[in-house]
Amino acid sequence: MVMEGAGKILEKLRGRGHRSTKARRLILELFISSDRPLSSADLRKMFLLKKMAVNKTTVYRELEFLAGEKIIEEIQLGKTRYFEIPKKRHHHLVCLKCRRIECLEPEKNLLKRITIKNKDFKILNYSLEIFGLCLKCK
Amino acid sequence: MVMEGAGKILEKLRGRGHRSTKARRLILELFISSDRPLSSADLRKMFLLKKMAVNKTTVYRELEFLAGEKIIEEIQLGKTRYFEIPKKRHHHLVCLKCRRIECLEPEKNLLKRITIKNKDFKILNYSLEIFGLCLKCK
DNA sequence: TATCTTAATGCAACTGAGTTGCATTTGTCA
DNA sequence: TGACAAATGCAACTCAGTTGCATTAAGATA
Repeated sequence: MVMEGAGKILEKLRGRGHRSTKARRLILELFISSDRPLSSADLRKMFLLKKMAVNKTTVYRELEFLAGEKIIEEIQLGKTRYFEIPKKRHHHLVCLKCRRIECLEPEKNLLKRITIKNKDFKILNYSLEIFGLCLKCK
Repeated sequence: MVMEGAGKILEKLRGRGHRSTKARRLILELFISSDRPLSSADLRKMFLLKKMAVNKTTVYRELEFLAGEKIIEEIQLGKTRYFEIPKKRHHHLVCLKCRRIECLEPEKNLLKRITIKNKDFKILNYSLEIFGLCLKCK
């Protein structure tokens, strides 16, 4: 899967009348270089580590903004809200001990089988999340 | 599926040193007569409608307690935490407009297929949730 | 490159779900 | 009927996320 760079995304946003700001660039870079979903708390921790001051309101607003622009998408894993760059529909393994999240190949025929069984419900989205113990924790 | 009555459940809890209280009986009855998962807000609304005063701390503690005793189990649907009486493993359809939840037949071979692909991860639990529009809302 | 417009930011104060400590009440059993 | 602990209610708290508003700064335009 070829990943779109931060530059390309910023250019696209520019075209829609949005600006390339420090916070926006930082957050985009973090999402692009991460192989797993990130929560607002993850982002804030990373900023703290890099000693970069980004206000929490800005983080929340930027997540909201990027999700609205379809640059990232929101997923709920247990009680925590995460975001990630949309890839092919896929699922997540969540380790209940160390909280590590791993992305998982999609289940190809899943949705089709469900659609057939539920003609009356228009499916817009679905999520398959698997909880357990990872190799290190089990 | 034969549903266990509130009496049977209370008896079981009695055996473990717990009491049959007004709040406990009320909450159990609500779960038993509901065909869909309930959130703490749902319970509190129902109490308000029936003009029955149950403190919010009591509701939260009772949910925690019943979940700990495996009488109900917790599920996360979008941003809201729900609880339901455990049935055969199943899934949920959530209408994004009216927020109505419907229970769904289990996907039989789902877990088995995933297990084979991920030998390194010990699966303890999983959830498949489907979001969209119900018959009325679409 | 100075100016202007408005997108983006930072701050403080707020909301709403859920939690905690503690004093009081109440179910159950001897 | 007491005694004991489980359960309750209340107030005060935590924590994620939101809002209003004044300030800053991208970046387009002159």
